[in-house]
Amino acid sequence: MLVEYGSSSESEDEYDDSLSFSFDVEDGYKMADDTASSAIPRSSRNELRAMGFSSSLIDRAMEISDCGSVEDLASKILAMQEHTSLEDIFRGKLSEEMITNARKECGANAQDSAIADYIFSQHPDLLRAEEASDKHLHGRLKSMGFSDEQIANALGLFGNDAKLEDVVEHIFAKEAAPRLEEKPDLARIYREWDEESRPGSSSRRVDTTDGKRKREDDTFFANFDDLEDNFDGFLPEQRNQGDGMGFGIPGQPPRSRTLPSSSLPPPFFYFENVAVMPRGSWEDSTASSQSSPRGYVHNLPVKGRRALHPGPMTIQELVPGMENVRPPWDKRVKLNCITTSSDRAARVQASAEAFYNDDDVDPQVFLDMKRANLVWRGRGILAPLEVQELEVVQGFDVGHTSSGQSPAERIKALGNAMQVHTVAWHLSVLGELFPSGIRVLSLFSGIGGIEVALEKLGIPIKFLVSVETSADCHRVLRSWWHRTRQRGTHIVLGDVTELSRERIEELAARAGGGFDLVAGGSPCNNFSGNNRTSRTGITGDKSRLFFDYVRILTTVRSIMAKSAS
DNA sequence: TAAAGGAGGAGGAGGAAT
DNA sequence: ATTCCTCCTCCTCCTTTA
Repeated sequence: MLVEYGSSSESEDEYDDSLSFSFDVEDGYKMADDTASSAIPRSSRNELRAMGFSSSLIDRAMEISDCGSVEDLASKILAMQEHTSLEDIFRGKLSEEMITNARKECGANAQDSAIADYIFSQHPDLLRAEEASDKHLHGRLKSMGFSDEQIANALGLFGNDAKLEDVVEHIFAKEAAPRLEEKPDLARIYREWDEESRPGSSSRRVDTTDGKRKREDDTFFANFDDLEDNFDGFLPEQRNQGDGMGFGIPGQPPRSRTLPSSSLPPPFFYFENVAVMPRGSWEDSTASSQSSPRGYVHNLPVKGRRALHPGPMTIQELVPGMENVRPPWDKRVKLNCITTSSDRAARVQASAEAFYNDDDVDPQVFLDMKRANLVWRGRGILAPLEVQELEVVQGFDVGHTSSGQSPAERIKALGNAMQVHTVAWHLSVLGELFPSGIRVLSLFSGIGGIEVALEKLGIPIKFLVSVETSADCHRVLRSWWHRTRQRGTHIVLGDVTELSRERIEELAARAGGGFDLVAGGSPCNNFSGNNRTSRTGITGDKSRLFFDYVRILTTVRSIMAKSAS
């Protein structure tokens, strides 16, 4: 069952705090096991799961209420969710009554984060108490015989208001774990990377399913020094015909893919934008049911990658019921690219439905139908994808964007988002390098593809700056931060153009001298083939923000180089 | 006032043929 | 190296509706 998003606004918050991932040391985050203890009928359970509730929540709801209807259980879970996150945040610091009052003051539909802000504004003493508890905690740990370094690491990860048991458990677990490098040997990483990445080196080729060896196409190289002046440094590969592709500029010679040594020093960077990859590379390197051309430029190691528990890889897996009702002429396996709005081709819905009982379909109608990603909901019934399905396709939890303003806004944000499994595949190498937590500068964050990928990989986020202009996305990011019980520091800023050198220096200092990863994808508006009115390229009013990405990355690098010498 | 609806192709990528 | 051919695009803006 899929919950419909009509004009009713009450349903907007339903999915907010549904955690459907559990932590697993070996595999990172993976879907909670559906088959565990199920006292309610499987159909009801599936219905609740489809509404975005996690198995653990369903189990807990079952424990406190006897086998009721699905509606009863859903309202029970919603009531439980209302109380979990705020209670956790203010655990032991405020009475339940005070939290209830704050909730009343903010109105029935207020987000938890808004209520939390309200509480902090009403109780400035809570912040002072946090500092006191920090000192208190530090003292107690010290008296237990832990070293300053151990305590600092643990508190940096868990935050100042952590429970003593959690911190102690963490320190012991760390001692028991195999010895990992506390500080990554970046010099070695970069040296190896340099050796591996020389043009023509066989180590940069990957095996494909057809047994041939070919270039590893999901790693594009760029000369960032040149890019500050010439965008055509982005040319990812020379085609047979001599044309550029992806970021190529027709009529201009292709540029080298080799990353110069000047791009190797810290921090790691990760850049994403639209580009067309060679046939087959998408299927080889990503885990998604959509087919979407994207290019990635980065200086990350490529050895030792691991994949997240994959989401749906095909339309059939995403919309299981469709297989039984689709007409024989619709043989789609992958969705088309997820775009930012309901497409004009959605208007071909009726035309396409008219072909349902025919042996064949008008190619143009089918093309528009594919473009709109219409799926069969019943015999002869077509419909666009639900918001929740788009969230799943992009690799987010169901309900991830539920704090967005409206369904249309959520669709737009999801269309702009990175595909989480793909990003996670690239970023997975960071887990081993930063076991005690990573410091991330996320530019053009949107709904947090980078952030969510790191979280799902189980990489602790020590210090995170998300830069994003949309207030809607701010709410989504903050909701995610609270929902996933993050312990690090999260700073949300508004505009990359206002991120001055002074501000970056200040943030880097707060992060402890710099960032480990600078990541993001600058706007594609002026590149997109869908844009008919302002497809003006790198100098366009939106896409020119790419230069701010380069500026900020260069600034972070110079700050870190200075502090290293 | 905010959200939804609706109208609007050029042009690049990438085959495959000569 | 050139030409032909097929496929498909992280979209913008104006109007209508609630």
